[in-house]
Amino acid sequence: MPHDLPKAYDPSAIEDHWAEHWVRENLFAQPTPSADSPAAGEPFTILLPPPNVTGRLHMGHMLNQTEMDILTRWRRMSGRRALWLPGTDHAGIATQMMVERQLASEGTSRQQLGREAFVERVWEWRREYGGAILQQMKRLGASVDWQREYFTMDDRLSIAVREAFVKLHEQGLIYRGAYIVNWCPRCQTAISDLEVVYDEHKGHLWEIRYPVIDADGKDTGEFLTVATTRPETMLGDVAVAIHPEDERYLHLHGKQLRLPLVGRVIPIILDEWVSREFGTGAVKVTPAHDPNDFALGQRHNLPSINVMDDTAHINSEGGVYAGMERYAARKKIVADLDEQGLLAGIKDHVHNVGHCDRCKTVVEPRLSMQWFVKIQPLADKAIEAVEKGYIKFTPEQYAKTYFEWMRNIHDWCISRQLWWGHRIPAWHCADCRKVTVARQDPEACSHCGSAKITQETDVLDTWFSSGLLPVSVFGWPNVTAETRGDFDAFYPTSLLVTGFDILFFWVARMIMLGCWFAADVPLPDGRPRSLADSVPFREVYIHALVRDANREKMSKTKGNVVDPIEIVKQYGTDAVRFTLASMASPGTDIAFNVARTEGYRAFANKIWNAARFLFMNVDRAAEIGITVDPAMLGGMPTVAADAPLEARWIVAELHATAAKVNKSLEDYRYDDAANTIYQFFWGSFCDWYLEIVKLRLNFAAGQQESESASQRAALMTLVQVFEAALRMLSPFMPFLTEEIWYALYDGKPPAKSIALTRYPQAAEAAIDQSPLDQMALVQNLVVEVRAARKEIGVEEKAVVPVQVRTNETTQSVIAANHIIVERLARVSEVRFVEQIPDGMSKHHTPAFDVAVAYERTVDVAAERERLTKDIAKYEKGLAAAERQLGNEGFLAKAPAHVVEGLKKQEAETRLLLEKAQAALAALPQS
RNA sequence: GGGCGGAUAGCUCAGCUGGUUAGAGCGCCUGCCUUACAAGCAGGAAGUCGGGGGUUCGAGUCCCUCUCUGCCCA
Repeated sequence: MPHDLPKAYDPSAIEDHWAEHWVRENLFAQPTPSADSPAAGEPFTILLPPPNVTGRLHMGHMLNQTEMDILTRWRRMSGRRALWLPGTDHAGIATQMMVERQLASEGTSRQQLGREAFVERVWEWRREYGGAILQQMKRLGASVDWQREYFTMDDRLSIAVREAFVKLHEQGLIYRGAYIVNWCPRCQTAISDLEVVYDEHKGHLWEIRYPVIDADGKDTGEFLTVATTRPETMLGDVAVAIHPEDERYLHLHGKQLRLPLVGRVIPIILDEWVSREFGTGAVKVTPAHDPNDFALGQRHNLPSINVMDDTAHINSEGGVYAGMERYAARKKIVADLDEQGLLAGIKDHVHNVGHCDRCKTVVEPRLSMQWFVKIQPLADKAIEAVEKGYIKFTPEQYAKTYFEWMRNIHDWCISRQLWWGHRIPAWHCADCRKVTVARQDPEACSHCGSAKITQETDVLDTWFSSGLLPVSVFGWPNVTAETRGDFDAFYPTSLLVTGFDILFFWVARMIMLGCWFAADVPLPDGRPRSLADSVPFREVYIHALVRDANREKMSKTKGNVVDPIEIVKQYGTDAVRFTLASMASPGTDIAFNVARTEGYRAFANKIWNAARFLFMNVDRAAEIGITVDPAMLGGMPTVAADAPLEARWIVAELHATAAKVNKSLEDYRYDDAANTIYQFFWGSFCDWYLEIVKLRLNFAAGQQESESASQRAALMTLVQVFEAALRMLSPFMPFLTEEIWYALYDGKPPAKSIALTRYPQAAEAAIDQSPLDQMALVQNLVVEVRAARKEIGVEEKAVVPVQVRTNETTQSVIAANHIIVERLARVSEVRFVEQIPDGMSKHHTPAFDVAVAYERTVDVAAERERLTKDIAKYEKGLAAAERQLGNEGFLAKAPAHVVEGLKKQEAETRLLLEKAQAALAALPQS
């Protein structure tokens, strides 16, 4: 028997082995249903929000994956056809940057390599390093279908991207236009609003005097002073705006200004957008370099003058400043203005500056030609899907955030000036200048037939492809009678689990694109697909952020990043998973504290040792021919009506626990589920049941038949309950439970993994109240005796008699279970008495009074203190109860069970109070 | 500036549609190496539920207000 487990649990000794085993055996593969193997069971489909292919696993990932894994394992064990799809996205900017850095270290560049060779180089990089984060997932035991791993640049998924683009174009929802975009001068590409991160920055507010001129173009000698945080952009100013009702400037309405340093004549325009309080109340307008100014320019039909190139150097529009880097230009311009007496002031000013999410370069708003998706029609559907409840958010409040964003959505800039990504399937004609968008690479312009066409060099935003994943991973757009098995079986997916920080990145885009494109795929029976069935997922679970132990956000700059892999090495995967699960209360951030993980490692060790105890007994039993039939395991244990109390109790507890855990998981209450299991395993099973069952397991040769029968029954219940509890814990602690489960079956288990067995389901009838009540009574007695022993200083090892005063019913329960009390409280005899003599230290409970008989003088002072405290507590409780019971409104309006409950409590408290008072009075004076 | 949260034991957090005297883990104090486990066992101390007001027979829970604090968006 391989039952000789080491004394302490060492996760590192077993985890690698099982992680590899699960992958190698393809345990979690979910095949495409076919005529031969039709779909069985209701599907549970979940898509991994794709991490960047360049990524490394962080705590956020681990939380996200732990939650998904718990749910997926639980659903799978509950009979659902579970499919969890893993994959990565190609992360346009991040990956390109990574490879460019590599090239730079080799003394070359992508420009030297050329586009084709560069892209090939990125693929090489991806083949070599791109699997890192998925390798980490494998190590952590994520129960995904590795055969279905996706990558957004795969041919299959690229076809979907192309189809989506062409279709949107055909529907008139894609356009190209000159718009102000967030431009990263380092990455040399436009980035989306969401890729810009704002940092508070100490800057200045420069006040510049713009000369007012008259109708003849002559200086009037007056100045209009504008305030700006970015003086260098003045080279591109086309107007100055003031509030139409600003009394300071009423006389300037209709006047013109001469732009300093440049000499251009620009108008003063009136716009209510201008804040009179900010700066001087006059704002320079540079449509090509500021989003607000761009909007102003549109409203007032102003030209846009771009004064910078794509590397943020001043271009030829900037006259003498041409060629200067933006900050160098700023310095020079400020100096020049000062010299000319046009600098009215410099004030310190704190403002938010946008940085590129990837490289942290300060973003330059820039006017450029980009591709956009006209998003409103897609957003409308996406809003409806959530409004009508076709997609449910947990926690619900996130639906509000979603609506807020969706209802104020801007057209989506989908072009990126990168080489790594899905190249936009549009061709520009050199002859007619028109654009051809096509599913197949065209030979000629579709408008004029010219062969002089060249493909657009921009690629699509990465999220254009990741947003399509829910449809594309199941084969869309290739959904024909022959190929639609996956789509029919798994779409819509059941759930998306993700962090709120990417609510807009993935959740919103998947909903928009999913609703839009899936609508065209008829249902399996040929009926058109409604919006309800077009959604990419039925539910969204948003989890919180993992912070450090001090609730600080983890960040590389702060240096407080906790590497999950490091923690896993120290404490084991199971302990880290359990930590995350037990703190994953919906809507609350997790302050990750290793002290907690240490506690759950102890929990794992506890279970490990419970297993050792079990095996020790199984082995001893086997020596005298008592064995446990493995066929009796795997279900929910039941117990004979005449079985000992602890057996009936632990079985009822197990059923109650299973009911609670299932309910909690149903509600995404990972914390409740984890804590319930913890409490069962440690608080009930180990602390009480194991200690009691030791009384029943006394395997010695030459026993009576009846004796060995009861021992066999006790052993059976012990093993059955433990085995079921292991299955219950398995989604939370897959490694530990797998190891012990295999050992339990002597290495010959009925399935390839505990993860493929059935999850414990409660039988209503098995949650029998009577053993629960009786056991609670016995437990109370044990606890009171233990406390009383401590108070009067009985040595730990001493075995002493106790006196109990109680009613007949309680007495019979205690009498029937006296050996439990004797064993657990080190009692030699439970003696029932009419009255406990004065002079003994008595403990009172509503059900019984108890005193420990011990030749030790009672510590009168300590006893008086204890009783005084008790009395105060009872008096307070009694007063509260009486106040309520004396209230007619309460008696008249409160529900009967509340009133009854309070009356009973009042009576009990009164009794306890009287007893305590009597005991206090009986104490010797002094 | 707009929006959304949070404030409960020393720490981190539960507390469902208001209902009996507010819970857990960790930490802390005391005593135990009791033959599964010292990563353990047993016992114990510890909270006027951020302040104020209101609704109600009854408020940690609902409403108003103030203070502090976090996040998202502009």
